[in-house]
Amino acid sequence: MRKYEYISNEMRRRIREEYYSADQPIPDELSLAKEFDCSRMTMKRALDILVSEGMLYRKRGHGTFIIKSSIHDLPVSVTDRENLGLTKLLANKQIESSIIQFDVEFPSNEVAKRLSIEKNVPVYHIIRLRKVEGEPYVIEKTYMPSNLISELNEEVLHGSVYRHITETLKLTIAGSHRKIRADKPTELDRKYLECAYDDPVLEVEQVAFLNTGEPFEYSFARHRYDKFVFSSVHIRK
Amino acid sequence: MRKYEYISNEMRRRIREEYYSADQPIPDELSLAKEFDCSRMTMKRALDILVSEGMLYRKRGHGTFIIKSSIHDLPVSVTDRENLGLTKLLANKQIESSIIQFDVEFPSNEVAKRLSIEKNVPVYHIIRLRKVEGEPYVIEKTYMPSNLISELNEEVLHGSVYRHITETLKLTIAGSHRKIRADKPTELDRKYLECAYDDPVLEVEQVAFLNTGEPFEYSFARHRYDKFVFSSVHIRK
DNA sequence: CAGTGGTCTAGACCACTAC
DNA sequence: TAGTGGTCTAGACCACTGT
Repeated sequence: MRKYEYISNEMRRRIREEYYSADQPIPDELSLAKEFDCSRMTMKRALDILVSEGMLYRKRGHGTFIIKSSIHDLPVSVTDRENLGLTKLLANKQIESSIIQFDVEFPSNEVAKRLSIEKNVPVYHIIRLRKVEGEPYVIEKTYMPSNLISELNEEVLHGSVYRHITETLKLTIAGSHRKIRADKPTELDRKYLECAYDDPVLEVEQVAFLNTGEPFEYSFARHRYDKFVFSSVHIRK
Repeated sequence: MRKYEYISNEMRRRIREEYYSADQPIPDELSLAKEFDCSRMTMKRALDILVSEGMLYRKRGHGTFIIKSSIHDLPVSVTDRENLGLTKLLANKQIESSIIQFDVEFPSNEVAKRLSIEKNVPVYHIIRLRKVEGEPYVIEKTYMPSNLISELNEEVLHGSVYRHITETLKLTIAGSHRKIRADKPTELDRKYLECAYDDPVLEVEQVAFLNTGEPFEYSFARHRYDKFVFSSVHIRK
């Protein structure tokens, strides 16, 4: 494991277990670096992670402090830093995926543009309903280029596409761009999410990339408004 | 200006102006470091920023590449990295703020907890309607501790509270935690946002912190669903 | 003033990729 | 194997804070 990761994990554990008093600054970077037998840069990098998680804040010339409200807050909802797919995110819940549509087609202009592919590259067009503990949770409409994501079949779609990508195809997911908006329910939403005419849906539009920079997924996830909150931590630089 | 910021800006400009071919890796870090007369670490840090913006991706052992779709995408909507307040965000638009409520009160348990203050510390309780180019845009319900954010008055509320905080009070905003959800419109929403019974709203709940780690704002911004999209870039580490 | 974090350097070695 | 990015070091100086 990388040194800065190990140190970061250890410091996170200490803070959660209140090893350090939340009323005082934690030890300064040089002392911690000595304790962990690393350079100050590496110590700094380890603490940077906790700062970006909203667990610590720094005051130049003064010290590094614990953000009290962070200690007992465990992030239960989907965050900004995660990009896992439902299966891993709600690993302890019973998840069911039913396939509403599973086609191969030529991409529209919009889809081709988002996936950075030519219009003659076939794309999978998948619509799935995901249920959590038997309750409808989200409808996902997904486009994936067939040349990149191969061997997709109904068995995979009933389970986890993300696991297929990372474990079977040995690809590495690098990140995504997302847009989040509220919308009125479509007929499809009402039917499958079992929502009323005046129940809003929360839509997450996403383009996800591999570590090669190639977009492998363009998707719209439409969530029941009463079952999904998108969380985000923003730290100004 | 910091060296890595300058370099980062220059590289962003070059990429946008297609100084580098998008089909090839950009020059390696050591060459760029020589060109910019900096160490490789500093060059790396400058490029890190562009990677986190979704403009570049790296392939270890291979090089650093431009994400094509990023070149012409200008971020028009609110992003994850911004925390500015409307006034600065839409600086070229005509923004009008009307005050629906402006009170001082003792905080509820929930508000006291979010702002990390005692229940005997008075908080401002503000409701504003923000209009952009004459059209209703968002209703903001905001709680701010009166001991931290002082000298708040109607004049400030008609303009920019963020400017008041940064310029008049000389405080530094460090970041925020946000939750985004869809909701049905309340009576207040319908009245001021001029939306129908079945028009959803997009709610952004936010706790914003100063660089001292003290929360200074707990707010709910309720947006018309047809006028607001929340954007987010997520890069896996 | 002493002590803190912010930036930057000039190197080193390692892990991975393409050839 | 050569070239790339990823990590890490041991220092340096600077900017800012509180006393």
